[in-house]
Amino acid sequence: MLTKRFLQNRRGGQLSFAEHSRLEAAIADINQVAPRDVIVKADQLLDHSTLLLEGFMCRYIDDVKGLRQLVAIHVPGDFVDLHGYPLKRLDHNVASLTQANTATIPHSAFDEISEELPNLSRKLWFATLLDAAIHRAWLFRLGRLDALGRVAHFLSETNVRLMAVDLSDGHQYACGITQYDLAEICGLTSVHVNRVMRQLREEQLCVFRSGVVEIPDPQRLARRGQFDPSYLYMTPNLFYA
Amino acid sequence: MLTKRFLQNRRGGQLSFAEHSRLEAAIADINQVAPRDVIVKADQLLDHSTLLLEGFMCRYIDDVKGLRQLVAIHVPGDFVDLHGYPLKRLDHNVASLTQANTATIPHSAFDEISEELPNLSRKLWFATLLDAAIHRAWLFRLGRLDALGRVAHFLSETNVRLMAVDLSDGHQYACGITQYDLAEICGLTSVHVNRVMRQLREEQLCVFRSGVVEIPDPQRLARRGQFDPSYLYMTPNLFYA
DNA sequence: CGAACGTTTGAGATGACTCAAGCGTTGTGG
DNA sequence: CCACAACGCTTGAGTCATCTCAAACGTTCG
Repeated sequence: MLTKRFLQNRRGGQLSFAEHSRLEAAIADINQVAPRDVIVKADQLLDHSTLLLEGFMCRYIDDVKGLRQLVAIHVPGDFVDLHGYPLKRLDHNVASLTQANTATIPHSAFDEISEELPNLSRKLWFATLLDAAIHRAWLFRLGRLDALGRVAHFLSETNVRLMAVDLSDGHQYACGITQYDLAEICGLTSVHVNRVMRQLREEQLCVFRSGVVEIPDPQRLARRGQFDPSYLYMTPNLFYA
Repeated sequence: MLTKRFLQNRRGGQLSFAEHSRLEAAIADINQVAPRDVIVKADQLLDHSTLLLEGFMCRYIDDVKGLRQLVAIHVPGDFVDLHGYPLKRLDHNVASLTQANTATIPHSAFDEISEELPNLSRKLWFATLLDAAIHRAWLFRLGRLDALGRVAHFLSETNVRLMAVDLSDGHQYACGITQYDLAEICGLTSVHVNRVMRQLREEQLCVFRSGVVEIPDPQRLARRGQFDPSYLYMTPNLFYA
């Protein structure tokens, strides 16, 4: 089932069988995306949204010099550009990090859903607000944490998000991102991220090698990054404390 | 009309007369809020949302030491906790910055609206996504700009948001926030914000005095903060370039 | 008049950046 | 099958932006 991971293990968001079916039926297209490919540009008019099935994507904003600030990363089960449905055009770009598979759903299907299944409609709204909650956690990370804390917070968040969709066992996951990506996420230089990764390794908080993250003691890493997963609205008692 | 400023001058969001009336009718209560008062706590179960009529409010996340990171500020016409409708509880706190007037709308009214006026429902969704777009701009600000750029970006953003609701003439506005607030918004210390404000003054980019912001040349300030208002989804040709 | 609050300034410490170079791995074309 | 380019990772040395700590000033309000 292609939509299986959408809102999987999210409190107040999980889809009924009928809702899953309706969403599946709305899929117009399945696509493969190459790594580092831009799939939506800012300001572009949109008539469909994209559900990420496999792989990792990101959203980013360019500065004057062409440097990127990542404002979100997306894991399988996420809609990467659902905001484009009410907004009609996005304020940022969407690109793949790794190779990815996506499902395309036309906005007209969402119009129909809002008439037929208002509860599903509300869950789509919920999904976009989950993104907003993650944005806020990222603001906290950038505004209040030092370099090591930022990386620890991000790696903890990603661990929990991947646990929710069965792509992390809680201690290890593969996300195929580079130290350069981490820098663009955490508002640091890649040189400094590298030094931070060494320190995380030395303190046995986390080992990062060719896109694979190993976390011996997730609670300890979370503490170092002041990470509290409640903003992810996971089903109760599943993750962490 | 109490809801006049809600989505005023927003592209794709402006309310019809009928929609304004329906929203007015949904108002259950009008309240006055003292300055620096916390009106919603994180995790608290919510059964209503709050429309800001007058004054300024903020949303913030506490760190372990009790220091705050502001993740949003709100101006008249904003719903300060509409995210709480689909989410049921918030991941952050909501507080007033200045004295404020608010209107309370029970969530049950939104349920009814989603049946009766699906278009208004979509505009409420739109409003929350506007918040998300602002979150992303704040991420860009914290991740990519230096101290002076961050303050310039924030003051430019606030200028445009207040222009949209007729509370700025484009060169001057009153928002009653302190340098300490600015520090919590921009991820800086208040000491450094003070030095930045002096530099902005010396470079004639901006004068900030007892909560009043004066901007002699808004375009120049915007350039310094890499501020591009397109993420605010204003009606065309109204503001800036 | 004193307390509280916001602003201002100085001096010294430090976390992160810049610039620069080198290393290891992977993939590709001759 | 080797050579080389591309990419990501690693490390060092010096610089700079911002922070910390500390003190003082102005205004408002009770």
